[in-house]
Amino acid sequence: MTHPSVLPHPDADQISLANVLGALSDQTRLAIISQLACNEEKGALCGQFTDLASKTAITYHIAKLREAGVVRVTAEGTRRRVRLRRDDLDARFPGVLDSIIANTRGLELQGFEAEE
Amino acid sequence: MTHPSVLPHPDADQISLANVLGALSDQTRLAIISQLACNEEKGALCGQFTDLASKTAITYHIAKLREAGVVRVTAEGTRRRVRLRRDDLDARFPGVLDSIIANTRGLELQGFEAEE
DNA sequence: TCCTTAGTTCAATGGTTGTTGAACATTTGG
DNA sequence: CCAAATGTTCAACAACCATTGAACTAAGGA
Repeated sequence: MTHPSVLPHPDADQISLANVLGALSDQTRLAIISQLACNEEKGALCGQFTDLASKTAITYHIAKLREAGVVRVTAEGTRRRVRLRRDDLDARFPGVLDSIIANTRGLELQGFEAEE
Repeated sequence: MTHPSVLPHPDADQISLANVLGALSDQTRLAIISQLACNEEKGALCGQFTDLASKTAITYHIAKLREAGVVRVTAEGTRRRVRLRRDDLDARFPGVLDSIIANTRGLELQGFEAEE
């Protein structure tokens, strides 16, 4: 990774609905989770979001999503893999993630090609 | 009413998901819509929310919900009736309101008695 | 080893939030 | 008509947002 090897994530049981909705109350972050939903197992690398905002802004938005418990971020060499916390979110707030993702179809922004 | 006889509401087609989620990203406003969901036809009066926050704060929160297109507010004498914009929200973002409301059960805060 | 890639950190900035209290406006009941 | 009830407006405030650019760090490849 680029600095802190493992980033802080909230436990599943301390994820709050208000925080999740706050994390998703932004076009850029909605576009991010919409892309993450395209391939939930694989997730995505931060670099795949640079068409949405500047590098610094992406770091900021991913951190927001992570702190709210919406995504999990793992180190992978000099990169970071981002994945939806689907299981935790479904367990805690059933239906919420699905209905929101279903309504962001079309936000994914063109080319979302494979990495590596 | 207390001042402006009719308040501005966004048209259904200009309600944005990010704004709706932003309007719902607050404990007080989640509690408000949770109570509104208890009786969607009748709605509620602002005075019924005073256990959640100060009078001024309630005015502010209801305005946020109204401007985001989540509720419709109508004049009723010196009072204001607040109702969920269920039809508009369902048409625009199917499933979103339902899943969120389902996950706020328990936020209604005790006594939610009849008005008048 | 040096350079490139990938992402972070920091400080700054302007805008928005949520809350308060004091003053105000309107309707309605006595 | 007066007073109470219901809610609004306004200014102030501290806190947080989203974005920027410059400097940085760490891992990998040539």
